[in-house]
Amino acid sequence: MFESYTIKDIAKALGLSTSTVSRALNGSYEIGAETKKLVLEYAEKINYRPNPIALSLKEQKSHSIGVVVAEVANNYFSQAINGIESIAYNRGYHVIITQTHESYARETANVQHLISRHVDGLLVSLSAETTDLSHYQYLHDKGFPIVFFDRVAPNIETHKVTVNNFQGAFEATEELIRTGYKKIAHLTNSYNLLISKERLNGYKAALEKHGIPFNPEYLKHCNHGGMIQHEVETTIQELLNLDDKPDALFITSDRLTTNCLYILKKLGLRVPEDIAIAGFTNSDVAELFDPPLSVVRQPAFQIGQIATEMLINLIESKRPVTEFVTETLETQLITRASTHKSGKKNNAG
Amino acid sequence: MFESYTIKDIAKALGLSTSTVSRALNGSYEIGAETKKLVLEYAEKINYRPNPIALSLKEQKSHSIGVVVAEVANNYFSQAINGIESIAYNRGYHVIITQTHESYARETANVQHLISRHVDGLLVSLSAETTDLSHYQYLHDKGFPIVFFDRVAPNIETHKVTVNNFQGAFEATEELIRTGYKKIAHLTNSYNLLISKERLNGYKAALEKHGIPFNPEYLKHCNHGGMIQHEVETTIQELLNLDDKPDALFITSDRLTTNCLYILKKLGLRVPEDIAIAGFTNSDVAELFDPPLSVVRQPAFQIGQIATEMLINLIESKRPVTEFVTETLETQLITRASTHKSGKKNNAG
DNA sequence: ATGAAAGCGCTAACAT
DNA sequence: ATGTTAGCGCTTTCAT
Repeated sequence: MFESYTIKDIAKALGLSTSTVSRALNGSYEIGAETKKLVLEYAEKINYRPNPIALSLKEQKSHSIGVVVAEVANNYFSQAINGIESIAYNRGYHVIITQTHESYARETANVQHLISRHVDGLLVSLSAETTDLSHYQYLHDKGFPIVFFDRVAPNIETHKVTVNNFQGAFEATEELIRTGYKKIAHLTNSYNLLISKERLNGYKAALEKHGIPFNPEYLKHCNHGGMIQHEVETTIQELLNLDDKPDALFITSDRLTTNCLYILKKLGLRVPEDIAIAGFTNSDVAELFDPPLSVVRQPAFQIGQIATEMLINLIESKRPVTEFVTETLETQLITRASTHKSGKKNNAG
Repeated sequence: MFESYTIKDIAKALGLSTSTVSRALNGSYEIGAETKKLVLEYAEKINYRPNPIALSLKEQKSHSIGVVVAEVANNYFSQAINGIESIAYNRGYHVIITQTHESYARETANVQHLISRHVDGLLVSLSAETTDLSHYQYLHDKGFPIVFFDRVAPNIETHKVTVNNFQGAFEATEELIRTGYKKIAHLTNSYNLLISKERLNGYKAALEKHGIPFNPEYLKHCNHGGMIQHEVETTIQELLNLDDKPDALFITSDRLTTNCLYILKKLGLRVPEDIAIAGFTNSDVAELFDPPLSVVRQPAFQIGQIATEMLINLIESKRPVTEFVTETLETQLITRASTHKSGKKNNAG
C-alpha cells in the first residue's frame, strides 16, 4: 500500500487541532493569518493532498461521472470520450466508461453498476437495442443528473446534445443525387434509435426535393450498427438481388460504413462506378480509403465536451433544474471520390 | 441527489444493530442462521448495495486503477483500453484513463493526479518524450503497484507486457526485402522509447541477414509519434531529397503509418510503385486503404487484459511481490498490396 | 449470537 | 481564533 499524509499528521506536527488545519487549508476567514501560513507552508512541504475518498464520503458525492457508450474502439465514441475527459479532468471529476456493445441487457447492467458505484451523473448514448427507457426515467424522476448525447432518449426531459441528423443526411443524399445517382439505397442503424429516424427523414426529404420517389425496398436496417459482419453482408446481398438494384448507398454509422465498403470490395464491385457510397463516419483516415470516402462527420469531441459541461452543471446546481435544453450541432459533409461517378477525385491537401 | 439504502436502514427496519447486519451481509459464521436469512432477504428486497466509498475509506483502497496512455483516439490504445476495462470490470475495479499526448509534463501531472486520487495501481505506457522515470521508480520503491505495457520502462523492475518488437520489425522488413525492395528507410518513433530501439534492431537484423548495409541516412525519428503532421512531412521530405532515395518505408507506429500514407499520396507518389510501405498499426481498416496496407498488428486487447490481470494480482497480493515477469506476445504480419511492387494484391475475404 | 464503540479522513456545527 | 465533537457508511475489535 501507498500511504500519504493526512490532516491529522499536519495537526500533530504543528500542535494544532485537525479542524484548525482543515480551516487553514480551506481558506476559511475565521483563522489567524499566522497559523494559516504555517499550515499552508507545512502542507506544501510534505506535499499534502486531501483524501478524495474521505471527501466523497463526507459530501455524499463521488466526483465521478459514468459514461455509457456502444463501443470505445469506434472513432466517434473515442473522440467523444476524449472531449468528455478533457472537461471532466479540468472540473475535478473522473470518468468511468462502460460499453453496451449495442445490447440492452448490458446497458441496464452498466447503469446499475455505475449507480451502485455512486457516480454523480450519467452521460448516455443509447444502445441500438434499447427501447425501454424506464430505468433512466426512474433515475431522472428522482432528480439524478443524466445527459444524453448522440443517441438520445426521445421521451425523457433532460439535457441532450446531438447533431442535426436530418440536415447531415439530407446533404449526403443530395450530394449523391447531384453527382448523378438516382437509385439511392439507405442502409441504417436500428430503427429504435432516434438518430436513425432523423437521418431517414433527411434522406427522404432530399429524394423528394429532387422528385425521386422513396422506394421502401431501398431502406435497410442493420440492428447491430455494422458490428456483426454477417448481418451487413446479408443486407447488402438483399439490395443487390433486387430487380432494380441501387446504384448508390447512403449509410449512417461508423462501423456500418467501413464494413460496407469492405463487403462491396470483397464482392468485386467497383466504388463508385458500380455503386457509390456516402456515409456517416468519424474516421480520420477516410481519405486514404480506396476510393476516398465521402463522409458526414460529426463534431464528436465537441459533443463530448458540451455534454460533460451540461452534466457537471446539473450535478453542481444548487437548486433542482427543471429547464432542459437540447443542443444541436452541425455536421460536416466532406465529398470525395466515393460519390463521383466521373473518375476519382482526391481531395488530399 | 440520489440516495440509497444504508446498513443503518436495514438495522433500524429489522431492530438489529449495524454490526449484526454487517456480519450477516458478509457471511460471517458468528451469526444466527435465522437472523442472517432475515437480513439477506430484506437487503435483497430493498436492493441494498454497499457504499463503495465508505468501503474504500475503511479499507484504504479505492478499487480503481489509473491508466496512462498517449492518446485514447488511437487504434492500439483504444483496443488495449477495451481489454483493460473487460478485466477490471469483472474484478470489481474501475478505470481512470489519462492521456499524455506524448508530453512528459502531462505524464507526470497525470500520475500525480492519479496518485492523489488514491488509485490502487497504475497501468502505464510511456509518452514518447519521457526519459526521466524517477517518479515511477519512487512509487515502485515504496511498493506501489505499477505494470507497464507496450512502451515499458527499461530500468524499473516490475511486471511488463509487451510484444516481440524485434521479431515484428524483422518480419516486416524482410517482407519488403522479399518483395524486391533494397533501399528501405525506417521511420520510427522517439528514440526514447524502448520499443523504438527494439524495432530498429529487428530492422537492422533483417537487412543484415540479406546482406543489405544499414544506411544511417535512412533512419528517421519522429518524436511525436506521427501526431504532428508537420514533423512527419519534413521527415519524409528529407528522405525524398536524398541522392539515393529510398524505395520503401518501414514505419513503426499507428499514427505515423497512416499519416505517412497520407503525405505520400499528397505528394503524388504511388504506393508501392514509387515507394512501398509497411508499418505497425492496429487499424481495423488497413485493408480498405489505397493501397491496402501491409501491417504489423499487435494483440492490443489481449495486452490490456494481461497487464490488468497482473496489476490487480499485484494490488491484491497479501505479501510484497519481489518476483516480476515480462510477458512478451507475438505480433502478426499481414501482407497486402502496399508491399507488392508487381501489381496490387487485395486480400479481401 | 449480538450490541456498543472506535476509527478510516475530513468538515462543520458547537463550544470556548 | 482555535479546540471538541459528531457524523458520512462500513467493518471490526471488544464486551456481554
